[in-house]
Amino acid sequence: MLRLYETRSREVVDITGSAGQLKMYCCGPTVYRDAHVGNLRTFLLSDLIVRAARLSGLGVTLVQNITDVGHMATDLEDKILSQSKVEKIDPFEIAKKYEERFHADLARLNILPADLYPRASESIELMISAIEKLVENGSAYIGTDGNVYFDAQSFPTYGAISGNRLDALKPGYRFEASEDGAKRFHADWALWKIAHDRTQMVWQTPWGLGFPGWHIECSAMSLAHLGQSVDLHVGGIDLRFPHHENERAQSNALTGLETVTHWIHGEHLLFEGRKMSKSAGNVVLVQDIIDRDLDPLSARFAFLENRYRSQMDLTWASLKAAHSTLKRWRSVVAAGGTSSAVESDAEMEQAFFNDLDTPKALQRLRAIEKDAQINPARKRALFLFADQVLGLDLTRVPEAKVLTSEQEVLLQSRQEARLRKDFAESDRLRGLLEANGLAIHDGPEGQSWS
RNA sequence: GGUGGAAUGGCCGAGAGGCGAGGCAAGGGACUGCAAAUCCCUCUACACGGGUUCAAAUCCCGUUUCCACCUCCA
Repeated sequence: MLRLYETRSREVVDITGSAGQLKMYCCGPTVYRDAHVGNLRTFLLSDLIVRAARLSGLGVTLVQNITDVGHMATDLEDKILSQSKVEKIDPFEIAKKYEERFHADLARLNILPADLYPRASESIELMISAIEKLVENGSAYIGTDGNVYFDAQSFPTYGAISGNRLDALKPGYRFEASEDGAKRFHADWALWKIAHDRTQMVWQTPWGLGFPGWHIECSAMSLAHLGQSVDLHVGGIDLRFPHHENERAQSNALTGLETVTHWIHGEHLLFEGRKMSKSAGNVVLVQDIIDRDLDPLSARFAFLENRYRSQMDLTWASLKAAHSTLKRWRSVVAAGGTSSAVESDAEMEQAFFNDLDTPKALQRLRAIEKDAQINPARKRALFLFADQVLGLDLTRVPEAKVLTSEQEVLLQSRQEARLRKDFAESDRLRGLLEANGLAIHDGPEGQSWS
């Protein structure tokens, strides 16, 4: 049985689902720019949970939202609208563009698609009716500025996920000036904001023309698509507060139930010692990895070498190491034939189920790789078993490179030089070929390249 | 100030009371005309101070340092 660390109870708990089914929600991207590999680490977490849960025999339904409206950078400045100004194209085009690129990046990291990707902009009615219900039942109110706010103090267990207490939250910290005084309490948050001068991405509601707050979208979409009971809610550690705390308050106030059974959070990725962020200037995109001639799955491999709930420091050195191990393992798998037979391994299975102990599973694979007692076909079957969860595409056979005519000429001349034992010329040509992107190997049967 | 974590060799990183994970880098060797690749070998650590124990990197107390969150964040 799969076991995971649960944030609210701070314990490793059994993941049982109900009636053999697991309902999962993973907070998705705000589509105003490319996802960097740090963002993708979180989506990899949900992918690992899905894969491990399926291995444990559960059926999984995964819903991941696309935030294409309502995510404020500062008050009244929507991230997508500001990017739309930068790129000088329609905000919905911005959202569409980056949503497509998000899906492409997921595919490059072998992250299985969710069952449903609801868009915030297409869920406005769900949010409006959720907000109406919250106002009706006294969980929300209309502030003096016309915005609708959630009343944090009306929700008794606020803070259960993050450990923050309402009375300990620093009042006034990064307080938005325009909201000053409009809210009853500093920790209240906006469910719906009045448009004022804003003309794009606004909707008509009972409270006037406006747009939704960020937190309400996940409550509205998860309740609509997964129902009143969600087994697992996954996201990055930074969403623990305030996003998930607020979401829990909203959802529970709507359903009268503990809507989400387990909250699961992935830790942050650091790059060369610092949190990956635009302001630190250390953002790495999947494309950057590809541009350095590394397999994008090297990033996946590097992530798997660390437990999901420890901060990890990614470096180019670790990506290069991952890349070469990946190549070596693919040749181990290829050497084992072409069978798709899978042999399960208790030790690896235990590692996966024990709170996604992927480092241990990789260690076990390294031991299998070295074990002379295991024949190549069995090695292949064991690696294929692991790959169901690891998703490293270990059966991939390297594509044969197509030689340019220039490369063919160089190879031919080198072969002739070698027959003449003209090693100076042979070495010169090797240098040219390497500059040309071909690695040359000389063996007993002559030269080969890759 | 509140909250959640972390500290292991040149570097990255598992391990959670008892035979020194593994990887990368480096050095040596085999192979090679020379390389590359591959294979073999070598190097060996648990932040600090106390305590518990036959036995502590691992448990307890304290200290120091670092990271993250506290209303933009994966």
